[in-house]
Amino acid sequence: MPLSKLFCKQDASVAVKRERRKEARPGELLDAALDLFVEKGFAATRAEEVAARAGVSKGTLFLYFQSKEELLKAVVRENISGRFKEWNDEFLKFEGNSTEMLTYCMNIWWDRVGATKASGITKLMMSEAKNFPEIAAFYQQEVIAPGQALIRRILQRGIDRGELRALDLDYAVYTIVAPMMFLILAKHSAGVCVINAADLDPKKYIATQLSAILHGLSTAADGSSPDKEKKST
Amino acid sequence: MPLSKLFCKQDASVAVKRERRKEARPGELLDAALDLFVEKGFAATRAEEVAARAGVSKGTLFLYFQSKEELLKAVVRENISGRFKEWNDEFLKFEGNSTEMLTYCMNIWWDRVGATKASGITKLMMSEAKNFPEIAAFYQQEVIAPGQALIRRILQRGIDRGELRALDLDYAVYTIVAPMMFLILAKHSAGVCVINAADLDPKKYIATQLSAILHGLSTAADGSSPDKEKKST
Amino acid sequence: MPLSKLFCKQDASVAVKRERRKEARPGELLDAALDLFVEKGFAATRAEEVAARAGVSKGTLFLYFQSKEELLKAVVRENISGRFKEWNDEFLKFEGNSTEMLTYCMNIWWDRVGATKASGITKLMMSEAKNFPEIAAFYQQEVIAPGQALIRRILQRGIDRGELRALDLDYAVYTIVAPMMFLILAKHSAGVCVINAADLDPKKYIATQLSAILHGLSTAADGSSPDKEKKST
Amino acid sequence: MPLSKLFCKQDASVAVKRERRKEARPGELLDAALDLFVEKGFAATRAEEVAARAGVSKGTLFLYFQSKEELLKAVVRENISGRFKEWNDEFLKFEGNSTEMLTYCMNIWWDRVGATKASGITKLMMSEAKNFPEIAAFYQQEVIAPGQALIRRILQRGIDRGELRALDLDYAVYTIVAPMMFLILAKHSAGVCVINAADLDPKKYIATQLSAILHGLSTAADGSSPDKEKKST
DNA sequence: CATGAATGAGGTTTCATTCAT
DNA sequence: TATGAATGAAACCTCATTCAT
Repeated sequence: MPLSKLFCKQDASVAVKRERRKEARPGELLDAALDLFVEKGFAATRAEEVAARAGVSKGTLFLYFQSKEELLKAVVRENISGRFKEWNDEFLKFEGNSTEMLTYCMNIWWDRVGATKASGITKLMMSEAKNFPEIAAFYQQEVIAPGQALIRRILQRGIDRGELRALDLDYAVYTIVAPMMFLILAKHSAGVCVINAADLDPKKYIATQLSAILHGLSTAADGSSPDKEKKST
Repeated sequence: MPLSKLFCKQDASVAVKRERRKEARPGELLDAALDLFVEKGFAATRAEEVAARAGVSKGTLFLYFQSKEELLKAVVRENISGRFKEWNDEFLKFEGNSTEMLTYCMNIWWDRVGATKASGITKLMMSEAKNFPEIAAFYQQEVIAPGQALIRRILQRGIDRGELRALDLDYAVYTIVAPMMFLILAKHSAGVCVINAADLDPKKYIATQLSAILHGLSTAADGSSPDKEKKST
Repeated sequence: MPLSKLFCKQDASVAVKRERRKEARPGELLDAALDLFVEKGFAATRAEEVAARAGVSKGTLFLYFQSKEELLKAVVRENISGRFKEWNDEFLKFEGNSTEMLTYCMNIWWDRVGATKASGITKLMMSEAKNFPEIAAFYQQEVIAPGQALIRRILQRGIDRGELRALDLDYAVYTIVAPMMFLILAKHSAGVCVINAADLDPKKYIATQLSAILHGLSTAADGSSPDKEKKST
Repeated sequence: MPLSKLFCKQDASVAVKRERRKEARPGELLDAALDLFVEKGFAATRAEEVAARAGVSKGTLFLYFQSKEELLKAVVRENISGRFKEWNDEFLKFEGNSTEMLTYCMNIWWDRVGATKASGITKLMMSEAKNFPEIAAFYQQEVIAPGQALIRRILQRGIDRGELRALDLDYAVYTIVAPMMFLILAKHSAGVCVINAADLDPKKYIATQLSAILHGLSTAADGSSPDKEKKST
């Protein structure tokens, strides 16, 4: 965890002395900050609360982070570190058909991201992007772009294998992205997406969405070409 | 020094000092508030800014709205709550099949809500719900619940007419809701949903989503029952 | 009631036109102001409340009184107008002994001042004197000084007639003043003088005080000279 | 620009910047608050003024007291509430007769309360009671009630010992309370009680009042029963 | 390194006062 | 004259940030 790079810029030359839990401090603060920023929003979270939850004093927080804004940036950077490379490799090796692949993909994504604290970052970015264009750009570059690229490759693979229809990938990616995004927001913005978020079973939600995405809700599995509808718009 | 000078553009010819327009004020303030709340967030918007954009002074705002929070409630009421009844009536009269209905429904929703300023409220609520539980409850009751009920009725109608598969409505509604929500968020949270929001053609997005939702992305329009996949979860 | 003199200074030359209830307005405002200032204090009373209670609009109040402070001054001036001359004459004619005179005096004072709204002025002055030295001086000159002079004459008369002990009038006046003042404050500052102000019967209070003042609480009506105690200080 | 410079006089030699004196702060703030509240009234005193007089900044005040109102409560507690127990004990031990006791009592009260800054609280409560019912209730319970109870016990003791007439204590207490209250008000509401407050010698005032209360102003120390007057009302 | 007392800019809200009608 | 919509100074209180210890 090379966190030190992120905040210690001016005093890189300082000799390292006592190392009790010094190294752990920034991480604890980032964890606390993520929790609180997601839970209460950035503006509504007081710096002292973050410090308290991390078990340190207010002053210590500002020892590690120049400002509350810098703390937010660090939180985002820390929690979106490129896991995409490993996933990409993993998916490259995957041998099932597209149905299996997308099913595996969405479920594994929920287990590894959606169900974890990291999913709060999405909510956080959505709320604060306007106020922090710099980290929004960073987030787009580090998360959105690789994420969409990954999904495009999966869809392209399906098309190439003749398992998926010929899709305009620029729009088809959102068929996969939108349900995932919505699930995260439902989890973190209780009430404004879903009536009772606690009652929503993520796995069943994913299954339902996959079923629709792959085979449609329609009973017309016969001759009625799916392309017909496009014209009716 | 009246701040109004800084913002009023349309009536630069008038000697704008203490115009008395009791009727028009609330509407102007609500418009200004919607713009700013969506643009900067509720907490980050100062009451004085809202007043200035409406071309009045700080004090005038509090003449019409008891508090900043009450102003937000009024914004929600003004832009969403009152419109469900007419939509409901409209959809009840619709005579086409489910494909036509959902297509009509999503497109008309985009034209009347998604493409308008009112769509910013969704984003707004998502960001501020945690901090203003009272408003969140109000929004859930006035917007989320009626909206989902409307979609459930449309899906149920399709099932009853044999046009849609037998669906678990508790989960199927999100097949419709998620893409709509995502489209709004893409519009208002530039960058954190979509790479380049400006390039996303809403109508084409809706068409793609509808095509997927209704008929699936899969080429397997044959014997492969859509129910099979559920087991693979 | 030559109230006009009090507020109309700059436009005394203006011709008098329509006289509906114009003349009565200032008086109604002063009445309302007295009530509210006494009830809630000067600072806590809003100008609009005064106007509302007088049945006019906020603007009208400022038509008659230059400012809220001027209104207060007018209230005080209006309600302490020299009733002392008539009382003085009345007391000059009184023919009873000192006990009868003081008894009559305190009771009549309660009936004519203490029990009326005018008594609120005392409370008002006490609270606001520091903030309005000008009217405090006015009040002292118009009320305190004549009041004390009156009491001094009554006591002096008693001494001259041999009914009262030889008193140092500079201090003896307060033997009469203090109980009266306390009674008014008990009435207007509920709770901070008396536990339950409503239970205090003014006439019984006055009788008790008079009994003490005139004859003492002590049973030692015998040889123990009242002057003895003075030495023990 | 630290306002403290404007008020701090005693420590001009110290480079007064950010002195840390957690222990001393509350006391300094309470002293400053008492002074200003008494001098200008509660509502008219700005929180920042209190802080400035205590030599700290606005924020520091709210570090120690949740609100301005809470500060007032603390002022009352600090200066009055806690002292009744010791006084009560002291008076229980007193062995003189009622004349001696009341004389001792009123003089000691003046020395310990009346002559000190604490006496300003009485005036303060009188002015603000209506606007802060919670504080008024607190004051009644903590100060008025115990104070009256103490005086009742003293009078009852005198009656039991045959030194005082059979009194209706519900009214007789005010024979003692009223002069004390008046003396305080004379001191703090200069001009509206007494012509020239500076000329009033408290000790002489108390002696005069005691003399009257105990033995009466009347020369009729003979057979004329003090009860006669009651009928003449 | 760590603390937490101290700071003060900044936000919401109130209300005396003005002025166009 | 009378109105009441509009104004904006000022008050309370919060909290990010600093700095003496």
